[in-house]
Amino acid sequence: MRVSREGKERSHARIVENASRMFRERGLDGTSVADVMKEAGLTHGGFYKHFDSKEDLAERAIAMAFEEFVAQLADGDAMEAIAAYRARYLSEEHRSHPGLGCPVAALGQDVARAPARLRAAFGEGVQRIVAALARIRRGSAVSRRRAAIREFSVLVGAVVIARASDDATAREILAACGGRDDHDQ
Amino acid sequence: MRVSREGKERSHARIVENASRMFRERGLDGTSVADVMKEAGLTHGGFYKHFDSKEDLAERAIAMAFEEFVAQLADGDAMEAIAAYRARYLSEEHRSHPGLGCPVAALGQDVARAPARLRAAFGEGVQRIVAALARIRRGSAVSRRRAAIREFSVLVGAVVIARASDDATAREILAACGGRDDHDQ
DNA sequence: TGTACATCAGTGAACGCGCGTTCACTGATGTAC
DNA sequence: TGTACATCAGTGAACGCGCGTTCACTGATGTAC
Repeated sequence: MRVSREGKERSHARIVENASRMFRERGLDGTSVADVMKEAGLTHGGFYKHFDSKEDLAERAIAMAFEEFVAQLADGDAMEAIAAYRARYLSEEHRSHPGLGCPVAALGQDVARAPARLRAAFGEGVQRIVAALARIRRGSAVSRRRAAIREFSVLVGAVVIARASDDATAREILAACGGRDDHDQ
Repeated sequence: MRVSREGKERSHARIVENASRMFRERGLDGTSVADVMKEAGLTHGGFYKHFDSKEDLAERAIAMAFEEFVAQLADGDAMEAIAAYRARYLSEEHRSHPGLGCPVAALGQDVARAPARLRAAFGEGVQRIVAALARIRRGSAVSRRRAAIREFSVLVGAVVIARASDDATAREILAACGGRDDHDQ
């Protein structure tokens, strides 16, 4: 039963969106092609009409996650935007819902073990986040960039540690990394 | 062919040591029971004479990784120890050899998706690292602990980001997080 | 110390299962006239 | 606009494979006398 061109495009978008969320929640290995297709209301057989391989899907799904995530950095401006961004990043909400959160905190280690192709795409995403964070800083280009990288590292580290720990430890980590940051200028 | 009591203990230790390294290199899912046993010079069938399950092994292997890693924080003292520790943590050596490195930077995301039992053991390990880092700080107990947590978060975040990225991005991240840290007091 | 028997660490085949991927098929959509 | 045919998105069974775990077996080690 063939489906219209727009129908196929809608299926394609639905598959990538679901995969983007599921990969972040369950990991690359923890999410099967059949799982993703089922979530999109399809059967697994049709997967290869849309993608060359699972890795191909992973690349697109990760790219979409970065796009969504970087977009969040665009609203508001300057110090306020950073403070709001940090608060959101270090929230219990973000900790307990990796599917809608930062792809680096959710998938960094999976990608570290993945083929170079995926790491290259990931590196680009990291550069986009760093550039967005640096944009709303003050000072020289070098110092803004350096501050942005440190800022992002604290956030990623805190959420990775919190998610891997018991609830009490997690709360302490997130609280300690929140509030005023000595990195601010 | 039965083996002596000491023989069994030696096998057991070899299995845990290899697993500790292999889990950090390839991830929990990426390391099979058969792989670990083969690396220890055994066949996979005997695994259950040593452990209840793969999860049981993971718990012991992770505990051993934390033990080794916390031990590194004991030598030298105060500011020098922190500087040396940070330099080692942010080195190319550490980035490219997760098997001998920090279990949090290597396995945090895998553990985040694992049963609560593993997360509890992981949280304990995190507490030990934080306590060791706080011990060699100055200031009130609260501020030392807070500084230790932030310090550790930057390190974990930087290495997670670097490992998941292309080489150029990785070098920039590690360099930006090294050197004098505004968190130092 | 020597002997007889029980124990059990390690072996290798086998289990059921889910994985990524392939394939023949179906029938609605797209296209040519 | 209507008809005939080609295309191809989606289906569902099947593929080979590796996984965690189980099990009957072996033969050296441990133990009781």
